[in-house]
Amino acid sequence: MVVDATIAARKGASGSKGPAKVTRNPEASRVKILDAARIEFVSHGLSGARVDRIAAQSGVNKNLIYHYFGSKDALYLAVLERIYANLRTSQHDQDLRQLPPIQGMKRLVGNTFDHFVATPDLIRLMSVENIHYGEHLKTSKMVKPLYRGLLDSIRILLKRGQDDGVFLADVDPIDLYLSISGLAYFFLSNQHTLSWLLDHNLASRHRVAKRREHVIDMVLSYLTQRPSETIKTK
Amino acid sequence: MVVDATIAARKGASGSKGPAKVTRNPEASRVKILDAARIEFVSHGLSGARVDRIAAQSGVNKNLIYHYFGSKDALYLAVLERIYANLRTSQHDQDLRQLPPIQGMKRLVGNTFDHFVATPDLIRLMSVENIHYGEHLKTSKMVKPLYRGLLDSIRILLKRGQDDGVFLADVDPIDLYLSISGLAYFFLSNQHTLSWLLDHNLASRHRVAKRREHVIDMVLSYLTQRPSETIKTK
Amino acid sequence: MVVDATIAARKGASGSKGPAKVTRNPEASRVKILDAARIEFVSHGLSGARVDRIAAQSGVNKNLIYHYFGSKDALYLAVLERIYANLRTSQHDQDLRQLPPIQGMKRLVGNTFDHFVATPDLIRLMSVENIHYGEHLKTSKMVKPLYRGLLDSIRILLKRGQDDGVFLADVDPIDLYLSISGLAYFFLSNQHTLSWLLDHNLASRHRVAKRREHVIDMVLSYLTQRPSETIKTK
Amino acid sequence: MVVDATIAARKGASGSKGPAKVTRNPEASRVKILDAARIEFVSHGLSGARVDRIAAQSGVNKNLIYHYFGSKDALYLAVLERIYANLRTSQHDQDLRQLPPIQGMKRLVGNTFDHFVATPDLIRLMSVENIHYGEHLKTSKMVKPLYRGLLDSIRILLKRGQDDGVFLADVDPIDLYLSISGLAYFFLSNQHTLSWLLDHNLASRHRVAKRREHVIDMVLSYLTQRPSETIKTK
DNA sequence: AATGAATGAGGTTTCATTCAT
DNA sequence: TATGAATGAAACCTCATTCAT
Repeated sequence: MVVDATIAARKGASGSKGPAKVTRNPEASRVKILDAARIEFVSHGLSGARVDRIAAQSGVNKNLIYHYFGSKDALYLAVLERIYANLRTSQHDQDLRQLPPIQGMKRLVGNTFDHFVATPDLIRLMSVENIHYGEHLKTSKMVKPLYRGLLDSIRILLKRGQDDGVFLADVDPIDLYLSISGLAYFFLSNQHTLSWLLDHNLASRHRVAKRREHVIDMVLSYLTQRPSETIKTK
Repeated sequence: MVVDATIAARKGASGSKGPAKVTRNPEASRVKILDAARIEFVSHGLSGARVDRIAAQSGVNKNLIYHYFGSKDALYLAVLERIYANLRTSQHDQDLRQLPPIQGMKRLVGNTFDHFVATPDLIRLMSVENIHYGEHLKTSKMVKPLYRGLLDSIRILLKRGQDDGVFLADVDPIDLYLSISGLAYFFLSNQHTLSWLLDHNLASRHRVAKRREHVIDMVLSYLTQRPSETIKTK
Repeated sequence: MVVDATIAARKGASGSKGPAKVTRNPEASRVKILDAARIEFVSHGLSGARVDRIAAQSGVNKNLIYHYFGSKDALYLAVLERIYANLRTSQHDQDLRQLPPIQGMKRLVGNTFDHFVATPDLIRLMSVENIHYGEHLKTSKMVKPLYRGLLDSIRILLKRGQDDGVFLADVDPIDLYLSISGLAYFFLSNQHTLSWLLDHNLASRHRVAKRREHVIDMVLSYLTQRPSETIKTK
Repeated sequence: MVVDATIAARKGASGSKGPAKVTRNPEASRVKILDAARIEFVSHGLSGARVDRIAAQSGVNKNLIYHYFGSKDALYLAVLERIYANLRTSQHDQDLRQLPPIQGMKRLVGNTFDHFVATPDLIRLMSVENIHYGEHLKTSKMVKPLYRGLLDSIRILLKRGQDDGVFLADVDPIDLYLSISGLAYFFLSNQHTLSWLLDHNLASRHRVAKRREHVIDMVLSYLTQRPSETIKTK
């Protein structure tokens, strides 16, 4: 849990002697609620999440949740926006775009994979949100712009690679994005059923590293194929 | 839906038209419950599903659901098993394995994609189940064997293609399976958020057909790449 | 379970080949129901008893219970009457009344104690019925007369002992009956709580035998006391 | 019933007369629930008790019952503990033990009888608990110690009387306790069936007083008998 | 800003009983 | 006589939310 160190300090300094609960710090309370809520929504989905547990886990009074966020659904949206925001802030688009196309694309695929691996909560919330037909996300005003950057990076690297003649000419950047994400996403989002169905522990460090190589390999082999290569047979 | 024809006939003959269509046919009642339950679980997830709605929708008494299935969770598992069973019975493994490797693999990828598209409920239930850590599926005694056939088909086609020298030598069949599924799955499971985020209607018939081509292309380009092709740079 | 042997014979002779369930013998079905019902009411009380369990345990169709007995309450009353009837048929009143008074009274107290010990179901149903204010028993037309015999035996032995000068003159037979029963009843009906509260296993064979001696001793010491003996102090 | 006087006052002062008397006093709410629950469990047993009725009778929201007590069973245990606690706090052990043995024992028997008469709920809950095999009481951590005092009083009085030569030498204090309680208990716990079976109203004030004398007489005649008195015949 | 108390609506499940044959 | 299918009412319990301070 990320708690501002200054807050703890301030509490000690103010000489409070109560049961160490009363924070009297709105921002800290907000963050504590959001952290507990994220864990709850990630663990149980939207319908399965319990406001009581969020209150207990965050250590704040239940009513404060309603005071700050208004409703369970609104709290869920706040959690969703927060985690989507992290998605994009970690992509370092500017650096990527200046790399040689193949290297840049490998880096982009790897980054995407790594971010998914590092943020399992993101994967689960994406699934949860799609179970609910994306209806909460659609009310967000801040998430959508975050996606421009990623698409632009893909387009720029693709164009430069095609201009260099190393990438396939006819590639839909949307399809490419869907593939880059999908190759990592399914492996991670469905790891619980897949590990059991396939008798392989997909969560092991070794298996994840292996998958990363495979995903990069697959995307790059697609991009760098020669047009005539795949025999068009049905 | 398997409904005894004589009953339907009798019902029609008796001219009953009220909502209280007492079936007196246990198998028909079971199926009606399962159908309504599938729709409910698919629409709202496990926690969001309501037994009351399933009873109302299937037209049976609520208690009958408990009489036949024991609990909401057990009913959910029955729905899950039923839809997973359909997944494998539609794959025509024997036919596939005898095709020329490239053609067979294209068919296999296409079949997988088509089955996902034709059965959106399967996609959603897979997501739901993974939100719940796959804990219900793991109690099933009939689902796991269904996966052997698919993996075997992949292994057989792969081997034959490698023996023929048309497929890459070093391919992990598990990774290949994960990619074939993942390339279709993410596109479908997350279409609600993605359509909105990317400003493209991913549900359109045209978009789906386009995606199908892309997925086949990507898998085949990977399998038919020449070993030296992908430049190993980081 | 008491099942008429001729029934089994008849079943075999009639050449029935079903799953050994269909009895086609009303009296046997009644008895099977009554036996299962007794166990159920004894184990769980009236409110806690489940008609489903009685049906399952007796192996008869649930509807047959209603066919024969009409309702759960009526079935309970039938069970109650049956066990009260057993109480009195085992007392051998005529023999008792002819014994020498002291010996006869010892025998009567011992018999009562023994019958309670041998029929724990009776104890429990008595408790259950009193929890329900005896309202079912009061509707019975056959139980009440059974009590005359016991009271008469007490009165006869008492009178003879008083005439002989060995028993206390002023003894209320009702109080005497209440004491004879109560000294055994409490020990048995409350053995679960008492064993735990007193850290003694009151159900052990040895403990029961010891209690039997004590009860006889207490009743007889009361009856054979000399009038002036107990110092009347408050 | 322990009700904060100020609250009763406030309620009265505010002139509220509707059924929605919001208390805003957790302790008062707890007590109201416990009182209503005791009446309900005493009247209908554990299985027959209805949480809805307890809520309605106590005037609190049904959920508050679960908030404070967790479950119907836990509420039942709370009621049980409360009534058992009263049992022992009313015994005045210290005073008893210093009386002359015969006088002290008479007092002890009388006190036990009186407490049972004054607390019919205790008798009924004891029966209910034994119908359920004492399984709830056994989870209590506070009831068991309450029984030491009573047993100790019996042992002390017994010893002093034996040393004085007025009490029988060979008396088991456990059996003595069981008799003292049993002589009163059966008469009270089974008064509904017994009154009807014996055609005597055992609940009448006069009948209860008469029984009290009898019980004391029986216990004392046993304790003060001369060893040779009871002729050992079978 | 923050809290403990309290609530109404509705959740899953249970149960005695009846229907139709 | 006997049965399997089906039901309505109500049971225990949960949950998001609001009240009063």
